[in-house]
Amino acid sequence: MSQTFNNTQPIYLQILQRLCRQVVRGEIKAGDKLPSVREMAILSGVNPNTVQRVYAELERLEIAEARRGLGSFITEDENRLRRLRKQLKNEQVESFIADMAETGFSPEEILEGVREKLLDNKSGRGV
Amino acid sequence: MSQTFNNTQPIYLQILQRLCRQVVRGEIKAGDKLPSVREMAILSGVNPNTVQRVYAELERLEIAEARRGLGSFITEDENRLRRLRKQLKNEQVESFIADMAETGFSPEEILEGVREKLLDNKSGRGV
Amino acid sequence: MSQTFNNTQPIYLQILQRLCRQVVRGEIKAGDKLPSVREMAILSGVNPNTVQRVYAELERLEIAEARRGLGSFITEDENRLRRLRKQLKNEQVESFIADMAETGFSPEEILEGVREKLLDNKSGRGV
Amino acid sequence: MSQTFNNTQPIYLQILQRLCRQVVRGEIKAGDKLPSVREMAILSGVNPNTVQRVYAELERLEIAEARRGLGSFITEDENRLRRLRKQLKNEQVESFIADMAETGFSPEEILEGVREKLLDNKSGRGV
DNA sequence: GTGGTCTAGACCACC
DNA sequence: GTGGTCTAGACCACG
Repeated sequence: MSQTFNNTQPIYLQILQRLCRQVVRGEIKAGDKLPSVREMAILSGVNPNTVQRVYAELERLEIAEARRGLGSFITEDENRLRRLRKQLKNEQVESFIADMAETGFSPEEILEGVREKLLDNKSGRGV
Repeated sequence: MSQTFNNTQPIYLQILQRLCRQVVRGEIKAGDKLPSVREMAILSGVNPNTVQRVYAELERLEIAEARRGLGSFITEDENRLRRLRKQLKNEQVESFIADMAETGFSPEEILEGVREKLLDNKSGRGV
Repeated sequence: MSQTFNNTQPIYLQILQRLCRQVVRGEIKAGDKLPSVREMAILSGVNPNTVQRVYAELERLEIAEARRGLGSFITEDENRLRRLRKQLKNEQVESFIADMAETGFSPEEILEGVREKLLDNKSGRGV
Repeated sequence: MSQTFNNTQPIYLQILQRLCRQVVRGEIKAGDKLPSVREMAILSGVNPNTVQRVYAELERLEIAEARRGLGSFITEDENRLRRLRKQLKNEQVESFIADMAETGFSPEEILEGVREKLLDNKSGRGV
């Protein structure tokens, strides 16, 4: 199942983000084995070097660790994964609010805009 | 005053965004003349080619227009600028919510996260 | 002038270490431009990708920063470079002492061993 | 009790080093029998192949010898073990000083750095 | 010209 | 089999 990637962001970052999100959503759990570099390369329709880079980055972020000859594994430290969730939430909210403020929207406008859009989505699904 | 730019996004996009925001915030008004390409290049500490690209993009977005021999001017169509404001707001909110949902946060968590961060900022400034 | 590298450590780490040491020794100064990736690749007799990796690591360590279209530059923050010097000193001393202690040498033996070897070197040169 | 190993150095070298140190510290004595390859593999939480390699290396260094049907034994030559101690000390001190000099530290700085760190450790333990 | 990303294919040590 | 490093060569956007 080869994947499609958008062109504005490096592929390795897109795969990294996808994996982080799967971890945060609980689809990948503490201690889980990741597909081998070569497997993941085929799954993603990408060169093994690119996957290698992703896994190295995951290790640097202390989200995964490589065990030689065995494979790459999500850290067993569940606290680390909980921190990752908070961290991603915080980063995304922070950068969104900074952007909105930069563009000249007041805190009230920001909050209201988010609330409206969430309601839209809900009713959109409901109907 | 030469500026600093981050490396993850093209400089021309950063300048473009800055100009859009100045327009939306009302710092630059309908009909205003923009600095010449050369002036803006010096102001921003950037290559004239880069500014040229920004102005071309502003024109494509119908936010500014070049008048031969006179320079570049923000459109006089105030409705266009009001639409720009709504459009930027909508785009930013939409992509933020999509990202948060993708990462596995519930609508409640999203709204609450935004509310908290806005309060943080307010009290932070207050102190 | 192509270089020789030892086999026990990755080439990119050897180049990284060499550059760090040149910075610490003051042979490369704050704000200096590094050779371009391609130049350095030729200088070092190594593939450009390998140099790229070194420069990326230098950036992650906040020792250098890349400016698009211009080249890579040592940070202008001299404090950062002073901290680098202390950091390298500390790391090397710490890991040495930990190793020696692990091998069963007493603090007195360690200090004495270092002193003797330093005197040896000095008289060795003097003679 | 399975062990943890770092990833930067081969596991077999880490085990080898650990055994050398136990010998030098006198925890393992001349003539002592080493655990069988299988026992050691289980003790260390490691593949028997890896232990095999360690024992072969110990034999090459004339620190241990395999006796067919009986197992592996530390050499009974106590002089050999004393020489091993000196050799390890010498190697470690030498490479440390060479590294520090390479990084641009003067002999005085090196000695002082070691002295300080040793005092730190002592007071650290004392508190 | 510059840095950055990606592919294809190779080799290595380790388990 | 695994992860990790390296080369050769390509392409891209940016300045």
